[in-house]
Order: sequence, then structure tokens, then C-alpha cells
Amino acid sequence: MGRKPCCDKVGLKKGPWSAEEDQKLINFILTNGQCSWRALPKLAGLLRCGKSCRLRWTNYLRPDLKRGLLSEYEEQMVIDLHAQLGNRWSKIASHLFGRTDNEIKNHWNTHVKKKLKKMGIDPLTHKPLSTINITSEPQEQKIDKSSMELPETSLNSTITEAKEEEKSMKITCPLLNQTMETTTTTTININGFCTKEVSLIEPHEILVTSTINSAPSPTSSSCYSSKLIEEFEFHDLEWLIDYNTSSDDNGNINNLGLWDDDFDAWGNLLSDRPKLANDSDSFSSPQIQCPTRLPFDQEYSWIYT
DNA sequence: AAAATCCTCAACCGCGTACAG
DNA sequence: ACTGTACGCGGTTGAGGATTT
Repeated sequence: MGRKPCCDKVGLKKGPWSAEEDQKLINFILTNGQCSWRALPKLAGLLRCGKSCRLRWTNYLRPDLKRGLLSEYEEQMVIDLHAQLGNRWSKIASHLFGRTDNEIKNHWNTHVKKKLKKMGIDPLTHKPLSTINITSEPQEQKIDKSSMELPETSLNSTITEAKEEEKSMKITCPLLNQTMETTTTTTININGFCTKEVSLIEPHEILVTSTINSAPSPTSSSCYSSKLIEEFEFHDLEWLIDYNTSSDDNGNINNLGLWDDDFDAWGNLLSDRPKLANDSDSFSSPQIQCPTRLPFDQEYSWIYT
């Protein structure tokens, strides 16, 4: 006996969502918040299953989504995180604000895989496709770099940075948070990221590649570089966060509560004027200035003024 | 210009897991 | 402990647009 379907599929619509359906879903969630996905379609007047609604919302309609191609830094982060986490797209997505697991998975399958293969790297193992026995034959680690016709990519610029750094000091394998001696480890570094297998690390331990050029904060191990932070200037969103109330013991921002059950933040979203950080009637809930440029303002819009 | 092929990505499917009763 | 239900995740599909022949 098979699994019971998540919902009664008879008479339910499948396939691409229409603008009208999107609008219904948005209106419902903005008004009522996210309740049970199973119950939502009926309540919202949609002929869709709850699963489809959830997917549509999380992958396309959420107002905090970034659209468009992944930047070079985002792509590098995906590669590094994939080396650590494997195909755990959701975990990877959680490190990239405004990106969904589906988006990252698609990008990986359509772009990154090819790119890595072209560079001679196995996208599954993140190891060189060529068979080089690193441990038993250290002399073989030397690669004739001039023979490697790698395309000029962000990865290669990272490689350049890393190699320059190698000249004078130990380098830190960024995502693995490991320091490696600059001896005969060129094989490992040539690919722009470490291929050494290590146990999983916690997200806050992850260092991005560009930390090579910017010293990490001595008080925090979650040291995304300023360069990366710049990359994460959310062009579509402006978040005003009350840092006085939103840091945990490690200084991590932890109350971006737009999706909290109580939907305080949605109250702001729906208010005539977004609350500002210096408003006199300050409140303890997250102070978020909600998006004024939302994902789809071409065909139809849910911008409110 | 038309047909064939390739590519992208939104959406679906099914499984694993969490949780309530 | 067991069962049923709902949700979330990762793999896969296929429509439609882009590119090539």
C-alpha cells in the first residue's frame, strides 16, 4: 500500500503558477501569515496542494529573495560549502541570504558542475580528476601549471591570491579553517580550495576565501570578509536591524524574524510607513525595514505605498 | 526561416523525519 | 512504542526559451 498523497489531488491544478494565483498566495500570507500549508490552499482559494504552495512561496514569492545569477562570491561560497556539506542544498542555502536551495541546486547542476569539470575537478569529490597520489608520491604533486589551461574565473583569481600568499607564509585553507604549510601542497591549492578531507565544521567556523587578504576578527570566528559583506549588500532589500537587541553571545545576528510565527515583522511590512531604527516608540521585536523593491514589479506588483 | 538541439530553471515526486495523539 | 500526519529536503522532470545547424 502506497503512501497517502499529501492532499487530494483530484481537481488540483499543476504546472506553472499564474499571476492571479501568485497574488492570492501573497495576499493570504501577508494577511494571515504562514499557517498550515495543507490548509492554506483552501483558505486562500487556490486549487493547489499545500506542498505546491509552500514551494512557490519559498522558492519564488518570498520577499527576501535575491533574484538573478549568483555572483562570483556566492558561487565560490557554494563550491566551498559543497565541498564540506555535499548535496545538502538547504544547508548551503542557509549560508547565502536570499537564495533558495532549489536555486543553488539548479545553479550547481547547470553551471558549477561544468565549470569544475572543465577545470579538471571532480564536482562530487572536489578532487582533481587526474589520478595523482598525493600521499605516497609527494614528488608527483608538482603539477606543470603552464600546461593547465584553466579558464579565467573567480576561482582562478582566488588561486592567484592564494599562491601569492604562499610565497611568504603559511596559508589558511579558507573553508576548512586549516592552516597548511607552503611546502609541496601546491596540488591541493591549485584548485582554489582544499581537497583534503576533514570532518564537517560548524557554519560559524567557515572562513571564506577572501579572508586571506583581510584579517579575521579576533573576537569572532565567523569572519566573512568585508569584501563578502559588500557582496551581500542586498540590492533589493534594506534591512534595518536593531543590533542592540539582536546579537547572541557570539555577536551573531539572530532575530531576523520576518518569518517568525507571530509575524511582527509582517506588521511592519504591511504598515504604511516602515518603522525606523530611531523611532521613539521603539520595540523589542526585530526592526526591519521591509522591501520596497520586491521580486517581481514587471508584470504585476505587490509594492504598496 | 525553419528545424533540431541544447540549456535553464520552476515545479513535481517521493522519501525521511519530526511530532502529536 | 506505535501510528498517522505534515513538512522539508534532494533528485528528477519537462516546458519553453536560446542557440545552432
